[in-house]
Amino acid sequence: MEQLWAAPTALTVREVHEQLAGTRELAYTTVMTVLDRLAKKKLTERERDGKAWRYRAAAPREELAADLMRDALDRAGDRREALVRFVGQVSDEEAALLREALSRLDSQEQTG
Amino acid sequence: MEQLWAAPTALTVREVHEQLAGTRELAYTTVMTVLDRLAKKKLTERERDGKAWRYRAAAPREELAADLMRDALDRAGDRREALVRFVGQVSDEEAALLREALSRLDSQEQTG
DNA sequence: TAACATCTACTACGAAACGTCGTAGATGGC
DNA sequence: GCCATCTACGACGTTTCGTAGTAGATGTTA
Repeated sequence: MEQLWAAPTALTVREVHEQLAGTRELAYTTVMTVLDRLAKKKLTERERDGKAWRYRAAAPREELAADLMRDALDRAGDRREALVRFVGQVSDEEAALLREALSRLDSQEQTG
Repeated sequence: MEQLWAAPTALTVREVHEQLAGTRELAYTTVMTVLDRLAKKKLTERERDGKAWRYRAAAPREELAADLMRDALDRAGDRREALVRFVGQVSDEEAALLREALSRLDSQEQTG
């Protein structure tokens, strides 16, 4: 349902609909409704283009994932404990990525 | 709704209900239903105690938070990017906790 | 300007989840 | 046997989601 991230630019309902046509048989208005609801939830933004609306993801899906991770962490009670458990669940590869991200953060802080 | 984590041990419906009585006016059966639904979702476990059931959280809330963080990460597409963004959102304190958790992971790997 | 295509706004409907609760029946103590 | 207690199951309103139809506005074109 959220293959809007796949597209590089803002799309009209029609474009999304056509793009989906290969995969799923959905009514034009279905796509419209979904896009509209996503906009109401601030997950997409829209701008006028003639009489049509052009939709674009409000944030890349990675940002959304990061937000969800934050939300989860915020509901944790003891954040240290939650982070320890999270790190414990993560694959070696992901742990490495995390370290990398953290050190990137370091240099950012020093520079800016 | 999920103040079961607050309690140290397994509780009966009655106990949870009484414990909640100060904060919220809920029918006994409401508490029962909620506990039962949580059990169906494997968020609580229950064991017999006489004719009553005794419920306990299946995992500490920190574990649940960690699980949710994992889920979010899994839906990210580019996990590196998601982790970078997550780390970027996190407070300094949390970043420190993360580093700590990661180094704890290191020593664990060496030892066990 | 009238006819037509296109697009939106609004409404709807079924399914699932959730918060809330009641009734009926099983169980156990006195 | 009677009474309190506890569960099982069903129920109802609300929200979210996937799906779609209808009505009406707008732009195009002859």
